[in-house]
Amino acid sequence: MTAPLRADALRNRARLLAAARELFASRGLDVPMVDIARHAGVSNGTLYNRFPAREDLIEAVFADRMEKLVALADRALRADDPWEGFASYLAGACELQATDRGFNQIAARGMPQTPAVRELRRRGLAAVTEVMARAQRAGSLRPDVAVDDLGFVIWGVSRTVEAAPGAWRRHLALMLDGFRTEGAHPLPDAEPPAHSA
Amino acid sequence: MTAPLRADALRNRARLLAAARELFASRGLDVPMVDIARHAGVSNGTLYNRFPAREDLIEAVFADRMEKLVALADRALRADDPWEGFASYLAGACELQATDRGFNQIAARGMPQTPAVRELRRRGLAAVTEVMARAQRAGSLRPDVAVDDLGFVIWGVSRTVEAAPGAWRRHLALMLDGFRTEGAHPLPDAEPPAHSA
DNA sequence: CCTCAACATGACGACATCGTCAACTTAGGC
DNA sequence: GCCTAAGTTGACGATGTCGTCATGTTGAGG
Repeated sequence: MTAPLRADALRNRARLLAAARELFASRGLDVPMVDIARHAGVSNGTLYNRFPAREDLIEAVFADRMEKLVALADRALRADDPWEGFASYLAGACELQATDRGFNQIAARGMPQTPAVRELRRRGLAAVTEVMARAQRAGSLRPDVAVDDLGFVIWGVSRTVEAAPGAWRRHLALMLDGFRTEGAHPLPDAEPPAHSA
Repeated sequence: MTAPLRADALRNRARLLAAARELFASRGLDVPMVDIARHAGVSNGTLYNRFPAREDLIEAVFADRMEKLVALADRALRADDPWEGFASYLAGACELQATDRGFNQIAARGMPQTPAVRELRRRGLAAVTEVMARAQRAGSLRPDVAVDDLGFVIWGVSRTVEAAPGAWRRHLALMLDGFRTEGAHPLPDAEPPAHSA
């Protein structure tokens, strides 16, 4: 269906992706489209040719970050200590947030919902679910939390990273202590929410 | 120095404040100035007469919310159980955030820095510091946290409230368990940040 | 080398918000 | 009631972003 791109078009596409990756990271997802185009050395028209909507750019740029997250979860699954695995996954995710302003916004707003993204998300969720189950079986992760509760870590750190970039490790450490079986107090029966990234 | 306002001007000022309070709460701090003016039944010019900058409006609207926070801290200080006092203060603060979108943004971005606000902040900080010290003396609040660490709760819940309005109580409960002495693990030596609201 | 479909360009109109200002209206002292 | 300073109005220019489109350029098959 989709005709293959011409050589120059392909080159420009790559340049645009690189530019977007850079600018999203440094200035956030709301950077003007024209700035991305100019940073890539092309006109805004070309940008709109390749990526009709901002969301298309976002998806293209951050798909590999999501892969990284899935990989992180897989690695966490194979960690010696189940709790260390769990903690290292979260630390890795937060590190990504702290490094890339755009990704941090994604963590808060969620990814654009395309089939490809949905599939990645499914895989990641499955892996993380198992990471948590393992830590729970080991008795270190409190039994009354689930994947959706990780949203609190992700969201929380997302804001912390904006307000005090250096402090997220401390924030995470405090939250992790809240996730431990040791010293856990019953949670309100309120619904944990579905989060999207 | 400042000449007293004329009767109609005073009336319009009140209307503007009421309108701003409403719209900030429902639509956030970035609601267009014109919308506030029209919601108050006056022209944008009048709005700019009374409040030359958006920050002036924000300060006027949210000063009493800060008073409420200080009062909350004072009450927490007199709670029977020190930990309950601490927890109820945070719950109250989060409740305010969950109720008022504008206030929630304030919690994230900080208040405009005027002398009056600074003084309120000083009083609130003093009270909360004592609330925490009391809970620490009682042995329920872990000794290696300080007022600045509350930023993590405020910031975190601020994001949660945006992403999943109903879930903040659970988020808070998890964080509170992280603040308990029971089951506390050493924190990274990283700096806790100065937060502003 | 020629041709044409694919591609790139950048000026443009649409839109939203801001803050200002000259012209008009009105409160309140006399 | 009159006068004037205080207050109000809303149209306006400035700014920033968006997405489009007529026009010009170029890659690549024949």
